[in-house]
Amino acid sequence: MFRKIRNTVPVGKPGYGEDGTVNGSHEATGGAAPRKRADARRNERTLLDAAAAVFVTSGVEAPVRDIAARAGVGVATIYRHFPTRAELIIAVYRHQVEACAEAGPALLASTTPHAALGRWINLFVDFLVTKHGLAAVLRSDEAGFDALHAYFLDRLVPVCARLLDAAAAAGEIRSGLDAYELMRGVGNLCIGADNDPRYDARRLVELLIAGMRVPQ
Amino acid sequence: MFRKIRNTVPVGKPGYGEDGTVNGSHEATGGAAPRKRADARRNERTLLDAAAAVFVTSGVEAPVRDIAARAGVGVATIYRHFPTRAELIIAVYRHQVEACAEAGPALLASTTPHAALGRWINLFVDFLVTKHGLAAVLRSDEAGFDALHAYFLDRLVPVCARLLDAAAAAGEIRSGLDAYELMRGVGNLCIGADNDPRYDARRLVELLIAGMRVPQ
DNA sequence: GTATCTTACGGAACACGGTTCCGGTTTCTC
DNA sequence: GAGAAACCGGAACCGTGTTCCGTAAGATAC
Repeated sequence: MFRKIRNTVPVGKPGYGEDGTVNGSHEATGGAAPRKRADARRNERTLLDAAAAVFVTSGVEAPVRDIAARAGVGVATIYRHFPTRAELIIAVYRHQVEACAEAGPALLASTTPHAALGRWINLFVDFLVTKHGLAAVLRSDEAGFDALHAYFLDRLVPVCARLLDAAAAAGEIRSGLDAYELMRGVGNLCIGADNDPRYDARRLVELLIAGMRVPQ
Repeated sequence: MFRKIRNTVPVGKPGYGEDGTVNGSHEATGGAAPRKRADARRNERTLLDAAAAVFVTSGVEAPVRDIAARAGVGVATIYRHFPTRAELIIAVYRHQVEACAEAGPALLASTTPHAALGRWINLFVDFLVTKHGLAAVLRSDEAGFDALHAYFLDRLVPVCARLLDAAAAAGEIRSGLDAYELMRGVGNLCIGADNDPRYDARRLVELLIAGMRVPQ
């Protein structure tokens, strides 16, 4: 039931880079990177593509067998490359999460802190609601998703904290708000935002942000 | 995979009443209530108690077999009395949901509309966060939980709408807010509010409510 | 180019939880 | 007390996540 989270790649730099190689290149990390076999690299890339496609149609909780079938590989191959589903999800969405994280400072530099915060939160919400089931899984406390929580939080909470601090320093929002709590709340509000036409997460998140402003 | 939701009891009056009988009494519904056998009534009551106990310790998504074991009955007995897990959950919490629903008009009569709304939402939040996993299951879109959604929404959305209308009429909040959306949002914010000391759903819900006030 | 060794693969097998089936038992009615 | 109907328990079934193991593919040495 419990799995040790293999954290070989320390959740820092991509793993699904523009050159298509995942671990194919000579890293400078102590020379302990034995360069994977060619078919392994090929399969990892194929799996990422297949997973991305299946996630779009069936959500991030699609059966492992479906992803394997789509990629034309056996199920064990998935587990070999991505010991937990969290790691697969992270690998698929890493680009977009990184982009979101990097947008924070950029927004802060280009407008007022409160507007920057609002726009950045909107970016995050847009990302979440377009990923079928991702918000729900982000909230899940099942073992195996720890790495997913950790990645999202590690990457985004500091950015959010930066924006919050700036807005608080500018006197636009109440101080003392916790970035972690805000991110969780926003994430929660995005759960089920697809597949329910009567529920608009963006509207509620706007209310939440509005509620953070100083009374007048 | 899919189950037809048996809706014999139209989600109106208890089923777990103060006399302990569930369907043991002569109802006035066309004389079509054949009075269940004694062991059936006994088991239903036992199951409700067992489920309530297991829900407290293991959450509302506890394995069916655990509940059956605790009640000392076979699993099929659960399915006979509660064809879907939703119906079991509804039966267990019906009293509290009813109490919450009835508190709405009472609050409205005793204070200002906005205060009443705030206090009522707090009641709802308190209810949800103390029921391990209930908020999450309330949001789940798995087949079989339809009856649970329907019950909560049917029972609570009208109450919430009443409070919203009153507050809007008093000019205390922006008008046009949808009660359904608000309930869903509040429910979502309660997901995972247990088991995470850094996340306080009440605080976020307060922000949300604050964001609904008219700008000044 | 071939032999050998290592790495990775695929699918069967296992575990676990929800759901259904069926032979047997309890309760009700007369 | 006897027969009929309702109800029960647990085994069986099914879908999904996870692991195992015999085999194939790639890398390396010659």
